[in-house]
Amino acid sequence: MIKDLKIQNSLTRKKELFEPINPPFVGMYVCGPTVYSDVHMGNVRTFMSFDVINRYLRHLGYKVRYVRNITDVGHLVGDADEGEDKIGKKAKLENLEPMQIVQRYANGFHQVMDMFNTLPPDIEPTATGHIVEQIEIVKVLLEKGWAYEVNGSVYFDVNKFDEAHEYGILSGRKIEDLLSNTRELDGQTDKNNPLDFAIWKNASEDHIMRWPSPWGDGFPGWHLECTVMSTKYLGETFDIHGGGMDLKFPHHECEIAQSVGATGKKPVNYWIHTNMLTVNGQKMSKSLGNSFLPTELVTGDHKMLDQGYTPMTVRFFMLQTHYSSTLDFSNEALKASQKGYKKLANGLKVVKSLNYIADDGAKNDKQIEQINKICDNCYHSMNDDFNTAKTIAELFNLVKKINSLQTGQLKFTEIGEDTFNRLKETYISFMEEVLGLKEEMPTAAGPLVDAMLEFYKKAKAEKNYEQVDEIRNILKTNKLIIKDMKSSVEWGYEE
RNA sequence: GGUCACGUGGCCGAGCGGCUAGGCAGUGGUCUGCAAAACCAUCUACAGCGGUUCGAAUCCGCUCGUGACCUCCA
Repeated sequence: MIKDLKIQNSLTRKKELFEPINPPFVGMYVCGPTVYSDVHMGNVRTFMSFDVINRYLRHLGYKVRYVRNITDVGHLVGDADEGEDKIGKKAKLENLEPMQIVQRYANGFHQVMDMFNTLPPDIEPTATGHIVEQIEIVKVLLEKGWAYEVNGSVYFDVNKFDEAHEYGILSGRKIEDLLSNTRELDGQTDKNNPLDFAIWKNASEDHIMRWPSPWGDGFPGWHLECTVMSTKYLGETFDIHGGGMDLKFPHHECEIAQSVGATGKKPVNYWIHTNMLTVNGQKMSKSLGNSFLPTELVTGDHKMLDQGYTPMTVRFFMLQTHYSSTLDFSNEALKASQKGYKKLANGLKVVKSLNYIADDGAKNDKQIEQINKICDNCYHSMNDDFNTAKTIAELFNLVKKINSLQTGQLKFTEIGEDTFNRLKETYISFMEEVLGLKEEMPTAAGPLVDAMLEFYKKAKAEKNYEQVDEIRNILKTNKLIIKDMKSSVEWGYEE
């Protein structure tokens, strides 16, 4: 195992060697979705990126505690601290209990994550499940003088915090700049300063989601839940905190302020921010109306798509780009990914079927060296800030070797049993374990396909070419192809 | 306006100062009943202009262009 993982830390803006606080344990917190509507592909990209990070850390032998929350209260529509609760709004609109909304979209979220072969987090806490803890931290912040109460709401005093510590270290913002850019807002009466943010909000008469507190009935501020839940499950200082880039400011900045205010400690050692999914160069977002739902992508039922794409094609497509780059969504790119992915999937199928047999090849040091180097590079690439794009390029290099072994163009004895085993193990583990790419059978008919192959071979031996072509066509309509090789006949996924 | 990214060949995308990225598409071969698959070979690059350096896609400056954040957003 090659272990010198480097991570691009958003906090320091540098690529740093990853050193967990208590190895082999690693604590990772990722900001999850607000479950007030369906997740779109942009959301999926972020969670997929962290899925690979989680998977690779485990592959390296770390004991990861992966916490990803579900926001089910406190996230407001529109301007900070003044809008309606997103979930409450949807509940009113549909005349449902807010928790029904939460359950519906949380279920949907899990289904989507599962569809894209994303591993579930170890702990998936909800904001409403931690009201008590949130009230406690509000008390602490009040006691320590970092917050003030006005009309049943409690606000974090950003100015005061900035004097003692430094507000804006993560996003590189200065308080003066922020102030000069603050828009004049109506109804912003309670806050002392426009930069202050609510940590507890008074609930008006018609507000459905409410809990009793020392300051009257209310609900927690959005930024607070992450501080509380990450601290509760991972400690006051933990290893990795992740989320989409758009959460850097103000969400993560506020989290830092709250944590430092409450504990006096730096909450997170490594911040990881993933980049956005774009459509025609513009960020995919619900408000812009350019978002794709996972189901639309799979079925192809969207005005901008001319066909559907399987979940693994999409996963592959996303992993072909580094998580910190924007990724643009287009039919052309997706189509190219479909073919590329099939090639990798075929490689997986082939390598699993290969077993070392001593043949008539002579030991070939150059091949041995090449294969070992590619295997090493899989680790080097992932160690380089989880560079999945580069890792995939290495896997394609391995596919060439695998295919050559299958067709007999490369002999087993040329590379030897050890190298063969390493090749097989590396390819399978990086595909399935690390990248989470699996085979997708277009038909649920493995044994039947094998039977067809037997007929094919027979027809071929009898030079009954009409039947040969017919069998080819039948399989092709089922998205399978026949690989006619010198020594054997096999089937594969149509590319 | 402020802050910060980015601009790579027909397309998508790695690249962090010298050593073939990779995929898709194209071209030429090997193989094949014909194909397909596979393998081998091959063609198009680093937005522009300066500078640093023995050497720059890679560092610095300027220009042009695109985007993100500054308000809810993964």
